[in-house]
Amino acid sequence: MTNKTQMLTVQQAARLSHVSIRTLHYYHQVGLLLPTAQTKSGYRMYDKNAMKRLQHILLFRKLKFSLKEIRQMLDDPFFNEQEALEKQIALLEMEKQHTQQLIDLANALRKGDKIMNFDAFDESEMEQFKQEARKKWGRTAAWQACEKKNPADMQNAGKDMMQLFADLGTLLHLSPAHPAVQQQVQQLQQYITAHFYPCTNEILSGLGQMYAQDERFRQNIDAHGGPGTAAFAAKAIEIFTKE
Amino acid sequence: MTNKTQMLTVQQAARLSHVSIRTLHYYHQVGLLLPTAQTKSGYRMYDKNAMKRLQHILLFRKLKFSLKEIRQMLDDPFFNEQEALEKQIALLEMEKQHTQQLIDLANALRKGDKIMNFDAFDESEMEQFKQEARKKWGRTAAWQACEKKNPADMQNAGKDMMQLFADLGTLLHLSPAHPAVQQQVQQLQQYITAHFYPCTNEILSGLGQMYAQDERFRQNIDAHGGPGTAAFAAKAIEIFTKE
DNA sequence: GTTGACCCTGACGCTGCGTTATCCATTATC
DNA sequence: GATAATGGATAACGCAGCGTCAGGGTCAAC
Repeated sequence: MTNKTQMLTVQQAARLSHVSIRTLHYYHQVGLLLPTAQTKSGYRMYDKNAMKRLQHILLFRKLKFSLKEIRQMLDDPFFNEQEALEKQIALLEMEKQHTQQLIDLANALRKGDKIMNFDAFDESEMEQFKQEARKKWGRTAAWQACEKKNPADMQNAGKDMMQLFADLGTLLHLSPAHPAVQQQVQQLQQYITAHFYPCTNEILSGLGQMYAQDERFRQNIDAHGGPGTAAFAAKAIEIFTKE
Repeated sequence: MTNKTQMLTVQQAARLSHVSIRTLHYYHQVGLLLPTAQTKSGYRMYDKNAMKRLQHILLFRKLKFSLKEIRQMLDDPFFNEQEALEKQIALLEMEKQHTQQLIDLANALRKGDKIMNFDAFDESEMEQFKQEARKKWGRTAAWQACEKKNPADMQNAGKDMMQLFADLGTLLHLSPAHPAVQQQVQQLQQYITAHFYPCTNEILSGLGQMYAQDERFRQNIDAHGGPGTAAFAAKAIEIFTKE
C-alpha cells in the first residue's frame, strides 16, 4: 500500500518541512506526530500522510495553539478538515491584519507621533476567536474521558471508529431495524466500551442523538459512511436502545 | 520634571499595554524595562518614557527577538530609533507576506491540492534579515565588554555618554584643539575607563575613527550634540591622542 | 480599625524545544 | 571485509518566558 520510495527518514522529513530533527523526535515523544513506521533498528520513517499531518500541525502552531491542543484536535475522530482549514484561514487573515496595525503604529512612531496607543498589541480579539475554535474543535466529551491511553492507541481508535461508520454506510439501503444494521450498532457499543468507557444503552442513546443533531458529528460521519449515514445511525441506535 | 499624574502603577501600565503584571515584573527583573521610579514601599511606577520603551520592546518581541537581544539593542547608546523603526517595518512587512503565503497554502489544501509544499513555513529568509539587523543594532564592542554591571547602571551610562557628546556639541564654534574641547575629550576617556574598560589613548583613537566613519555612530552622536559633532569629536580625539 | 483592593517578593512549574553525550546502524571506500 | 564517514537512537540536562500560587505588606475608604 505505502510506497517505500515515498518514505522519508527523519532528516529528509526535517529538511522538507523546515523543522529540526529534534522537533520531530519531540513530536513523536508527546504523541503529536507518530512516524508512519519504524525500521527494525528503530529508525523513524514518515510517509505522505504523516507529512500532511505535519502541515496541519505547523499551521496550528503558527496560530499559537499549544501542542497539546493541536494533538487533541487532530486526534479527535470528529475532526473536520475542511472546517478546520476555513477557521485557520480566518485566523490567519486576522493575524495579517494585526500585523498591518503594527506597521501603521510603527509608521506613526517614525513620524514622531507620540501616541500612547497599544491597541495594536491587543490580541484579545484573536484569543476570543481561538477560544471558539477550541470549543468547536475541542475533543468531544467521550474522547476527553480517555486521556490515559497511549497516543498510538488514540490515533488508531479514531480510525477504527470511523471504519465502523463506513461499514454502516454500506447498509443504508436496509431498514435501520434490520439485524445486520443492529449488529453494527452493537459493535459500535462494544468498541466504545472496550476502548473508552462502559457504554450503557443510555449513553449510546445520547450519542445517537448527538450524531443526528450536531453538525460537526454529522459531517464527519457522513464523510466516512456517505451522505445520510449519521441520520441513519441515529435511527438505528434509537431502535437498538429501545428494545 | 515628571508629572505625577502621568505615572502609572503596574496594573495601569499592564492594562494599557495588554501585557500581564507578571510580565512587567519579569522585565524589571531581567533589566529590560526598569520602572521610572519606585515608591518608598517598593511600588513600581511607570511614566511615558517607560511606556514608550515598552512599545519598542513589544515591537521587537513580535518579531521574535529574544528579550536579551532586545535589551542589548535598546540599551546601546548608539541605538538609532529611526533606523530601528524602518527595519522593524520591513520585517513586519515580511511577516505579513509570510502569513499570506500560509493563507494561500491553506486555500490550496482546502481545494484538495495535495501539494507537499512546506516553503510557506520556511522562515530562513526572515531569519537572515534578522541576523543583519542584529549585527546592525547589536551592542557595540565597547558595550559588550561590560556585561557585568547591573542594568540600571547600563541605562544610565548610555545617557551619560550621550550627555558628554551633547556638552561637546556646545563647543563646536571652537577649534578642536582648544583646551576646553580637549578637556571634554579627556572626560570622555575617563568616563569610559571608569565605566567600561581601561581606555588607553590607542583605544580612544580607534573610537574616534569609528565615530567619524560609522554612520550609525555619527547619526546618534549628532542627534545629541548637533550636526557635525561626531566629526568634530573625531578631530578632537585625534589631536588629543597625538600629543 | 477593619475591609478590600492593590502591591511586593520568592519560589516552583510548565512548554517547546536546543544541546550535548554516548552508543548502534548503514553505507561508501579502500 | 575492514574501516571510516554518515545518519540514527535514546537519555539527560538546560533554557526562555513567563503563569501561578503562597505569604505577607500598604493604602484609601468607610
